[in-house]
Amino acid sequence: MTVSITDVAEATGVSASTVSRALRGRSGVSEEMRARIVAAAAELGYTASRSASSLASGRTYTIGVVVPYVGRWFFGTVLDAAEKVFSAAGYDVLLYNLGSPEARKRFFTKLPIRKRVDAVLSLLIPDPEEAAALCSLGVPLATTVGGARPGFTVVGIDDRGGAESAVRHLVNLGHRRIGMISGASEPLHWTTPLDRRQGYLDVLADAGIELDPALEADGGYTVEGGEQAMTELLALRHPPTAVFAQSDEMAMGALRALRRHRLRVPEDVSVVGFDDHELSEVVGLTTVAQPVAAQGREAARLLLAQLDEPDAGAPQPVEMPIRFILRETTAPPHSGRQP
Amino acid sequence: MTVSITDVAEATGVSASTVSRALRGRSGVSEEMRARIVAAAAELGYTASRSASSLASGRTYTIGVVVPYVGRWFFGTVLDAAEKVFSAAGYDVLLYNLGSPEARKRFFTKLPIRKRVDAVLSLLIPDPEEAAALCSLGVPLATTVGGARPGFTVVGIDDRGGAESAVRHLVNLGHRRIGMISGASEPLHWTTPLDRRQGYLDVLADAGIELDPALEADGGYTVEGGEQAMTELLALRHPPTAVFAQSDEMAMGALRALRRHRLRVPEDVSVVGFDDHELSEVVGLTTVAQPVAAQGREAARLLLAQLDEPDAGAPQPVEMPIRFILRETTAPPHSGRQP
DNA sequence: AATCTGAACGCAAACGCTTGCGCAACCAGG
DNA sequence: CCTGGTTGCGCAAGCGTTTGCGTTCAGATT
Repeated sequence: MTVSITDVAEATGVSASTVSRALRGRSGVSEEMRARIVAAAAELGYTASRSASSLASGRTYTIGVVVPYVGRWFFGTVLDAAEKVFSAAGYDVLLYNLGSPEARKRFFTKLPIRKRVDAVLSLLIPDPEEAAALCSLGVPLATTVGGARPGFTVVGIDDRGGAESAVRHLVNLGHRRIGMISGASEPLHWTTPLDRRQGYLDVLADAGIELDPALEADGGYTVEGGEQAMTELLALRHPPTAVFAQSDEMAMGALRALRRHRLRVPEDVSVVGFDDHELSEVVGLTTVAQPVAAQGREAARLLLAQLDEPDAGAPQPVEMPIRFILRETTAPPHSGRQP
Repeated sequence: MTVSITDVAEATGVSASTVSRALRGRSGVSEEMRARIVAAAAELGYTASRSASSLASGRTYTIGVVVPYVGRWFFGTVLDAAEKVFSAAGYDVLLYNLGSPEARKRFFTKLPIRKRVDAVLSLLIPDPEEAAALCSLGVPLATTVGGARPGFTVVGIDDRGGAESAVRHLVNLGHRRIGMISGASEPLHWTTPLDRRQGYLDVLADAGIELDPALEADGGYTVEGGEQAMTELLALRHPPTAVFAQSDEMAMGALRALRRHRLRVPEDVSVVGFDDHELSEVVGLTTVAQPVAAQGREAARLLLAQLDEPDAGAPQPVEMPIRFILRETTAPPHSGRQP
């Protein structure tokens, strides 16, 4: 019922080998014969079985992409961009969505990806054990988040520097009580929260502002978490006059909390985010933009390059540019009370 | 270098057949032997080659998911939910992101998915030709968007009814000039824009409001498009006092346009959206909620059910519940000018 | 004691493709 | 005319599983 390579071979009156070579553009087939074979294949609606061809050749023409949450804007956007590069190059992408600890554990113990992919792009930061499992696959590895990992091609941004510019902006406006809505590194093992936090600490220290641990609240990198965190900060005896949210999503949660408290932004409280979420412009959020789709594209390209040139070793880490974007959620402290 | 089934067979002192049966839980293997084999497999870090096993068995244990834009919230969320169901059932998911016309064309002509998947979940609406191509794969098909298609299991919502309740809400508030920010059906061939538009028309007719074609603007289902469309509407001689945006993303674009025009929402203009985007609550958008993730889960489940019971024919279409959500972007017309 | 019956396992043939090698046929150079 | 080198194609051996069928053997049945 399903048409195989021998069907088109018989239809053309040649051997299966010749059909295989003709269809994949290999040499050793006359142009005339190739044309006849291509025509016959099209006629019969023939598509080579990937299972069979990858079994025989050892190449799968498939890239594994593992992400923590496809649904979140950042990961979805990276995935979107990377997939386009892969599919344009003739690769399929196998998606692994490892949001829950169970899914994650299942993936790394059973490693269903083994022997199924030619490379993997990981948008989550594996812990050392998981990283070892990935390395054992023996295929090129890349990532777009968190810090450098041995064995991984990494494309990322200067999280620390970005956080610095966000916080410095607040300091420059005259803020002295600056809160931070952060996220734990733990469930995902990524270094982003740590780097961004360091940027915050650096600027405060540099500005001679004493650190108040109470001004740091965990927002879990979600909107709801950001709202919760902002609410906590507002409940302090001396609430901050400005907050740096480590992600735009948390910043939006913070904006919501502020609205609920009938506080005006930026007159009463300034908010600055990080990432330049697609909707940040809509809400006028001041933030630090990172080229999200471009990172996905670049990581995909580097992976493909490694597949083309297996000998050329792993590429150097690439750092994409970031950009501070001033919008409408930041102003000098208590600007609303000034005449 | 890579460990195969014969390696674990030799390690255990049995044949490859027995290893295969043992590892997949088939009968014909004593419990003691099975335990030994499982232990040896774990010891050696053996994972069956999917290529080989699907070549031999004809099953791929892979589901194809085709989406127009992974990066967009709606599709990302559906995909996220569906992937979880698939992977929990032991299936991998092969992702095809068909945003550009070229990618789409490439996909449907070459049909790389053929012989690679056991079922397909399509989040885009194929045109008749494309639908035929998918049907020719001979595997169960499902979709979560647009209308019914022969051969597809569909899970969706009552788009028309949802639009009706959104617009009726505006009418009930006293609005008479109600704009609509819509989207073309064309590039994606989906019926959602048509259905939602019909709901709008129905309510206006029912309320005895004369239709003004100028009040309908195309927003392309994007934030920028929504902003553009709202700007167009505001440029009319008689701008609307309220607008129904066919998606929350377009509604957010509209909100942005209104802010730029220094118009207050809802005092000057009311806005109602559709979908209940994850950030709609943040901006206080009145909207019609649909269970996005639940639709993805349900579609995935129905697909798996068909794989388990191939004889049981295609399931009936399922319609998921929607819910009108009143927030803060709607009010009676000119409510700001009242004392 | 001879026969029958399962259970437990091995054999070997697929599955559909790729690829190294061999073998004609052909052409140019000596 | 004979070499040596191309070019174009077929042969057949894999690639790592699955699975129908055959074999062995212990225990139950007559």
